[in-house]
Amino acid sequence: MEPKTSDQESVRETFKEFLNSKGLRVTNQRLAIFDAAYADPDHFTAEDLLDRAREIDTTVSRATVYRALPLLTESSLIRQVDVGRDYKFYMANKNATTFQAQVICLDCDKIFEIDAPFMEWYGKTVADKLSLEVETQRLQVSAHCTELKAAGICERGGKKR
Amino acid sequence: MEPKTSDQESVRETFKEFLNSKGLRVTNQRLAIFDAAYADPDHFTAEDLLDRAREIDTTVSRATVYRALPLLTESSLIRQVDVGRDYKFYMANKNATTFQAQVICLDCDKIFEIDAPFMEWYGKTVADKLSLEVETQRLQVSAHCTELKAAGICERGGKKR
DNA sequence: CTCGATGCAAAATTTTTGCAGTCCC
DNA sequence: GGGACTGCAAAAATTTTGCATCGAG
Repeated sequence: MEPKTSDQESVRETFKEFLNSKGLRVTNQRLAIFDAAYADPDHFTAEDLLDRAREIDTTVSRATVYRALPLLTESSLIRQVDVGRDYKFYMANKNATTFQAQVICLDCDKIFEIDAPFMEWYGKTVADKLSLEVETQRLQVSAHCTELKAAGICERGGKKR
Repeated sequence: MEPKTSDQESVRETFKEFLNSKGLRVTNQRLAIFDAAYADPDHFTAEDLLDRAREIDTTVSRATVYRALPLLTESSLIRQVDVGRDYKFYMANKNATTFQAQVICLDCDKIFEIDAPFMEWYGKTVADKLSLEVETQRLQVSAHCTELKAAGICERGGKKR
């Protein structure tokens, strides 16, 4: 588990305010789930999150994790990162100011986030040309990372199912 | 069900050749599944495909559909179109020469395929910059189609779960 | 004939839900 | 104290798999 940052402390307050503003209650379980999500620097699954939240509060159940995930995404504190597996990935939304694309390594199954600022322009173009009101965009590249493999960074046995 | 085209007839031969080349057998069930997939002009799920294949050959089982889908994607006769639902969509790969992106309507859940030729350039750029060997790319735009709704094309109750 | 392919049903996986009891406000 | 929240276990929903049987080559 990563050390808790002071930044995390303030975002935690934001989460509480979000709950209050929605008339929802601030429970220990929801806070444990938030802390677990925000302390993870990587992508994680619902099951990963359950494990980590339980390290903080052993009473957290799977059902509560699944019920908390929509709250965390609605409040933009985490975002869903869907890469076409059978289960969904999530990630704390820490400092993403520009559009993020995903590079998925086909060898080690790792997911890297990269900036793709031109996607903001693309969204506008699509919106204009097709008269659409763009809500979200997804750009994903699946690739073999020969370089990373040579450097020993990419190796089979990463965080995969 | 769409009428069978002469084009479909020749692609069907391609599928048989693919099976032969792999030392796999040409069975009635596999042909029925191919015909059902190729006759569908839209995106379909495994369950849709089972229904349609059974209209051609009532003996087709769900297991066989799931076992045939990887063969059809390997041979590039159909392609998987993953839009982040709990189940997967597929689509016959009829005449896609340029890269196809998906526009997903948030109101009627329809999926539209649009050309995005610049993505080929983008793939090359990513490959060069990050020393990656790009395998596949995905670009998806979720949007409200105000225009289509006004025209009556987009209406709730489309092909959704 | 032989071995790959099939159907069936059970299993596996991920996510959702009903209900009785709990605890936040 | 009341009602939202939780845990548990069962249910849903999609996909995979074991096994006996079938049929393509």
